[in-house]
Amino acid sequence: MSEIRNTRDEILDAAESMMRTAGYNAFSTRDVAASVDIKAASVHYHFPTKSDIGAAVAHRYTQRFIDSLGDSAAFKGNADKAVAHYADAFRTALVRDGKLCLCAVLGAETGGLPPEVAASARIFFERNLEWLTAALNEHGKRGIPAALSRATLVLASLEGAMILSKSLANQAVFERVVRGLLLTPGK
Amino acid sequence: MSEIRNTRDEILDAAESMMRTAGYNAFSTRDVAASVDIKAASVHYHFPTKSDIGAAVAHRYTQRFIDSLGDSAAFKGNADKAVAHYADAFRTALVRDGKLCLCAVLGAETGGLPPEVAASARIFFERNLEWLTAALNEHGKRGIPAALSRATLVLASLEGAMILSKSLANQAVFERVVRGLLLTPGK
DNA sequence: GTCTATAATTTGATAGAC
DNA sequence: GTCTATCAAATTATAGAC
Repeated sequence: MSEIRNTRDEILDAAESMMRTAGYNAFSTRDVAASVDIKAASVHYHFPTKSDIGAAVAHRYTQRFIDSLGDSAAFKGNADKAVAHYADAFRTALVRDGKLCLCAVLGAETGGLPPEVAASARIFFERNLEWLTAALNEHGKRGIPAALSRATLVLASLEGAMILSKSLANQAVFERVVRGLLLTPGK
Repeated sequence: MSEIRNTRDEILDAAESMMRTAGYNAFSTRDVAASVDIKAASVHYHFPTKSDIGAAVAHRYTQRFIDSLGDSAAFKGNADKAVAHYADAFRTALVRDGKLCLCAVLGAETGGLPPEVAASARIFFERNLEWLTAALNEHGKRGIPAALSRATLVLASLEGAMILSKSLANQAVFERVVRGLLLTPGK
């Protein structure tokens, strides 16, 4: 059932893959078209400009990522479990897809992005810090400032870990960072 | 004295600034030429190809960065001091230059770089892990595996912190990560 | 919704004069 | 070492037929 082809989604899939591999400025609308097996003009029918594609990819990515985390309230009272669960989401992105976090790439390119695309990456970070802070804030036991501090360290470490791991072509580097995070939980 | 202009260095300065702001794929040899106030053909006299510029920029950046750290042996026995000193080098890059670490950007773009440029970024990470591991390895007290684990966490955190800080346009984010690192020293 | 055709610009790079 | 001139290719995007 439903083998109806959704060109719009296929465009986003192809663009996301290329952005996470090489960055926003390393792919062209023609590359996307070739990957989807249509012509560049057809891509522009679905997304008038390239930055529309970039912003749509980032928006979808953020939605999916936050959704995959589930309810942050489920971890209240167990900060280690929250961090381990959160790290799993990054590991999946790195290992299953073999690619970086989209927003690690966009964040690194910030100064060279169309404003809407840069803004979409910023929103990813904001929403992730919100989720993590909520998950780590053990109902007053820890306190919001400490939870935010810990959340920022966790997010920064994992984004950096993906970059190191990819650059060095060594997944063990990612795992070392996760282990380090869990062994030093800011207790 | 010595107001002799060194075009080669000016090209590297301009390219480094652009790469750290927007990435390798976001600048052209003409952009560099305009910044140095020469023509694009003259840029190609000094560096035959664009990837030659990229690799030279990364090589010079790594050399300078490692040099600025000084002797890692100076910190043996004081891991916290080593991390604080190391974080200072990143803070300088972020605050004084207002830019990301070159290799955070290149690492994020890995899949879209000419092989020599990607290799240069990899070398930056390797040499930084070596320096940090040496500085953190308190002559057997900690042990190489633990020092390497801690070193990887420190490097990943700081690279990620720069990206978050830049994307969110908020230096406090960087400082939160540094504070978090120092408060949870994996003791 | 997808195509052909094309416009307008930018890109990395070279040849050869000065 | 720097320039002018130029090239071939690639880029984002549009007009208009089907």
